[in-house]
Amino acid sequence: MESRQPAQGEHRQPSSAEPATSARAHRPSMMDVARLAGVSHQTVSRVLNDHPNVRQSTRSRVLWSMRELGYRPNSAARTLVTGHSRTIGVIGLDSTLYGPAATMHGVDDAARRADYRVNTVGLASIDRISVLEAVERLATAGVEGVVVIAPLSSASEALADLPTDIPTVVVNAHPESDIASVTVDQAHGAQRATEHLLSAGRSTVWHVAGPANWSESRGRIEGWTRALDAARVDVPPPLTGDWSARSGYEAGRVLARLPEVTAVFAGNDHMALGLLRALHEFGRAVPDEVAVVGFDDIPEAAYFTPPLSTVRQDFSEVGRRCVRLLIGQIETPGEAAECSVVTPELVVRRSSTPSKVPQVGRGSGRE
Amino acid sequence: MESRQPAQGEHRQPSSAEPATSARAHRPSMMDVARLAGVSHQTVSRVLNDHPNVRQSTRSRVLWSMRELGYRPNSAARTLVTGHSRTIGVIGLDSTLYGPAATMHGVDDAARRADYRVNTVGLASIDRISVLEAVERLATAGVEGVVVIAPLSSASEALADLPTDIPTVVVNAHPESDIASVTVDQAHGAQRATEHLLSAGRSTVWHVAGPANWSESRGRIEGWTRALDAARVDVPPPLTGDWSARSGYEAGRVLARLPEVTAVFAGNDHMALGLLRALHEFGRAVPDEVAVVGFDDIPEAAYFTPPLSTVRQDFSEVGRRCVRLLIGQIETPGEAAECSVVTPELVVRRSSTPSKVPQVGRGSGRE
DNA sequence: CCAGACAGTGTGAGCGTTAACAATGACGTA
DNA sequence: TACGTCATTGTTAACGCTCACACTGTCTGG
Repeated sequence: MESRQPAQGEHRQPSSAEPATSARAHRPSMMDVARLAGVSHQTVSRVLNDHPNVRQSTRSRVLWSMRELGYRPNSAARTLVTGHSRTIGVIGLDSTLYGPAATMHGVDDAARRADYRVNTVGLASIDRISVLEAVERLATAGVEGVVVIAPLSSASEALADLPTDIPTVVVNAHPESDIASVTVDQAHGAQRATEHLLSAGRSTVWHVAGPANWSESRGRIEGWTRALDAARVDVPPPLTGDWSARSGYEAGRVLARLPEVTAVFAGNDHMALGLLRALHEFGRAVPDEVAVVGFDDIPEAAYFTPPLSTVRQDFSEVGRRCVRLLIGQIETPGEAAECSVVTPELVVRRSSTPSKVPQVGRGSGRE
Repeated sequence: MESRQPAQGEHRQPSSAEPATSARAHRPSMMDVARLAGVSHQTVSRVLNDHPNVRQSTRSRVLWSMRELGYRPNSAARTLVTGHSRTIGVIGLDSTLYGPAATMHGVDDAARRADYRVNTVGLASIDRISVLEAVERLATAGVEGVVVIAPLSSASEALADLPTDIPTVVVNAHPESDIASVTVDQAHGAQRATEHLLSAGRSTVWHVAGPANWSESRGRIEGWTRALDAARVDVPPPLTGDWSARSGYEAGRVLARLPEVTAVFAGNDHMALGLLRALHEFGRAVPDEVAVVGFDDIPEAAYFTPPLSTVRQDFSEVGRRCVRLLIGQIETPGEAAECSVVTPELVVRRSSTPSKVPQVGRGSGRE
């Protein structure tokens, strides 16, 4: 309501109704609003916090004064007196991996909806010292809870001996830890992917794993092994990458030379991309000669050459659940640490289905 | 220093030196530290802020008390009294595009180094109302400045009539606006890319542009046009995508059918990926028949099929400069709005260089 | 031997807000 | 008429910190 043209150009300060008190350079406070509206500051506070028992006429007078002065509540003062900052911290790995970024967005969005602010700290490295530092930073900043989006294989213990009284939710924490967490059932996804590769009659499935200190990697290795065991086929030694296309490419250069390799389950889509590249260079046809499945379902996966079969994780959902759990902990402390599990889903595309008609974009379910 | 085992399990509260005052459930305040150290709260404050004129012995006694009590300064109180929150806000587009995410990390990192906190707000959509809302949110949260990482073609005007007194830096703002900004010289990069494609003797270069409301798109179109004009060749009508691989694929399906298309400059690497896919499906060989160059140099670009020539932007640098400019504005207000320009760099790979030996990974300069 | 400088420390006020309680007035009921 | 009740408003005291200042003492130089 109230459409005022910005005709005044430079000045949008009070400019009127200023009874020549003093040269206030400060931002208007509750007091200023109260004075202009002819009420006490407490009444202004009541209007601000939607208390009942404020007469309608008073309320609108106060609201008018607020707009007139361009009043904005001072969150520091509010935080100080209430003891609540309505801010959550997010610790993310400072990389540009798709998963963490997408999760981050889910967190951000959910927090906004719940009227919480988000304070981010990127992690330079993943050792426990960095994690502790990051938590300390956030604690000092006054956050009421922390979401950790980082591989915490080695670092989840760091959280254990944290001198921390603040609620924490960890993404893909190790199952054994007793921290609240939201986890994607990596093993399940990996098992489905592996079964899918086996079902086409391949003798066994090789694996390019993620870094050993990521719990995601471990879960995927577990599911892959489980599927191979169930099918009573050999478990080849997994190669290890670092999630990058580059590392996938290097693993691919090794695998491409081995004629017995006919199916590869890559730890994520980026490594799968590198893998495809290497196989292509060595003249190993995908999917006819070698079938490939990735993990994540990044938006580009459907446009790889060939389009990549993969396991889709709903990262936004993960982020949303983190916030839900965290706010639960914040608002009802002492509750037991919950764990929420998200189930990923196999998406089949060309890289694992030999000899069919082109079908790019099919099965992505995103458009 | 001081390695104390967490042997006490649950309690890491004061636990000692508490002269039976009262059952304090609160976090320790400066007063508590002062009492324990036998000094005034002001001395504690001085220690905290590294004031000179505190005797060494006193200082260490205070520091000891802080550790003993697990004291953490209350940033809300500090902000309230100093008027400085040491927090900057970041408005990002809520997508998972590589560029914005990478820039975000640069900002985060630089802010941390400068001892500023970072408050993020993701944008659901890019209309001016969303932007205004986001700024309002951040202002209420008490940030001292804002970095806007979002396409502000339509929204940069939104910032213009903002009732905002807080410093702002916009990434890739339109040159004509008078807001402080850090921009990548899109036109320069695009021109280099186009010239490179022309130098191989292609008759002209087609372009798959990004969304019209992104200033990045406009800059790239401009550079592309400029290069074609300089070479006195026809300027084909640009196709428009939305940065996604999918949209690049669709544009590719159109271009692949036109036999006169022998060189394409894609607005970003993701669209280039879709484009490669489409060309491949239509049997148009890259680079021999059609040469392709992208923009961004995402980490995966070197592993496309074929490896993608592209224009590298240093997103981290952009983020860092944003913070530098912003903090400059914050700490010395009234300064003129600076604009910083980052020059991108052409990275040549196989997709634009016909008939050479395989050279994946070469020219990426990142390992 | 005392003024002045200065290192080191304490005291009081106030930042902008909310919570607790007190005060006012209008209304109905006994 | 008097009294409790309720809606509406004001008053005061925190919250934890920094700033400006006042206060000690110790040392220097005249």
